[in-house]
Amino acid sequence: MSQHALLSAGAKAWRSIPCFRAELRLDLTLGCGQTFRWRETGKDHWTGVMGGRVWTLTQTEDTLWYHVYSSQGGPGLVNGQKRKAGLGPQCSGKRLKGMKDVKEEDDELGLDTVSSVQVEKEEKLLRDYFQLSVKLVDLYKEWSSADQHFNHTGSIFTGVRMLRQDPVECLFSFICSSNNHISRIQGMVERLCNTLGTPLCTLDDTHYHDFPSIQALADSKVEACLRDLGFGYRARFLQQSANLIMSSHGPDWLHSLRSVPYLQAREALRTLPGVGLKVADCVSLMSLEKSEAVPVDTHVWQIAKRDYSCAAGSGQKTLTDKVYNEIGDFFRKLWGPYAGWAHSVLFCADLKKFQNLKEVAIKEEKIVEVVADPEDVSESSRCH
DNA sequence: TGTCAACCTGT
DNA sequence: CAGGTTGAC
Repeated sequence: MSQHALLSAGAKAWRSIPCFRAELRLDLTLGCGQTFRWRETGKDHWTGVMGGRVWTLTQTEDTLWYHVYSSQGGPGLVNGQKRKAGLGPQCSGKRLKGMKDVKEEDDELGLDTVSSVQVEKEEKLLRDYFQLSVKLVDLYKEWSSADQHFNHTGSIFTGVRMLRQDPVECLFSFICSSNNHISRIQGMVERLCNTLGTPLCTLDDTHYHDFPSIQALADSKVEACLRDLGFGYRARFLQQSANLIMSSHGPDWLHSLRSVPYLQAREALRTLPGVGLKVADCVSLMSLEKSEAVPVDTHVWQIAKRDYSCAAGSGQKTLTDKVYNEIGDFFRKLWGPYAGWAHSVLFCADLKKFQNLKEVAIKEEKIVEVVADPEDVSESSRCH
């Protein structure tokens, strides 16, 4: 039985990319709700599916480490000639069977020889996924000089960067997000992949599958199938959106929206059932390279009012399209063309699961307070 | 334009 | 109620 890779164990082949922690924090970036596919499989080790492969990632102060698992079909069987995931019996909510012919990997001792072109391909895949060419530290500096509140929060929540995700995975994951919370979305996306996605490999009894194709999602049986899996009313949105894309645009349509201006792409997405402004902005920002897109949910609305005294819609009960756009414009004016990136830092900082980071920061501040001049506290906490 | 209920399911 | 969307006043 193959196991999840651990850097300290040294049993598997690891490769690395120079990358400072300030440029990328895996725990925050993979756990802030922009992707639902990564799990912590060891201390600070994250395993997930990306680019049709299964990866485990971890990091040290100045290095990003990664291990890519060989899939059953070998590296040749990525995008394109995937096995069709059946819609048949396994759609009744039961565990996908037929996994017993899974071949054991034999890369335990690094026996798998990987060509240098393959290595370069995988490294490029990872660099593109994390958009490492975008200098996050420089962006933090710009946002901090324009915004005092960001200066404070950003000094604690460093390394939160936008992923460049696959548009298909991003769209259908966020259609699931409506009226829902992160942990349940994670479970739903996992069931979606296990049921309709191509199997990739098995690690410690966990089956990893690729995200389903639009074709698979467009099948008319999918709605009933997903309702059985607990998707509720979102089941119909998923199938209908997939069907609409296939019947009136084609499988490459989503991807093609990368070369279209932000607002145009957002409007195109909004024609899909289950896709409103918020979901369209998530997909635009997280998979279509629209760094200025600012997804406004009830949470971000609170942040705008509470931390920025943003007047937009302050006297209203519901988040109308008008107010939605005003809040987005407010943040774009404040933060500039990468406003969506900045927004995710504050969003991350507001998540319940990361509140402990603030407590640590407060304790460290108090230590500074005792050591340094007690009268100069307010300044010392700001200039960091 | 703005407001409201309904939509599924789990905590 | 939960990181929303839709359809109807």
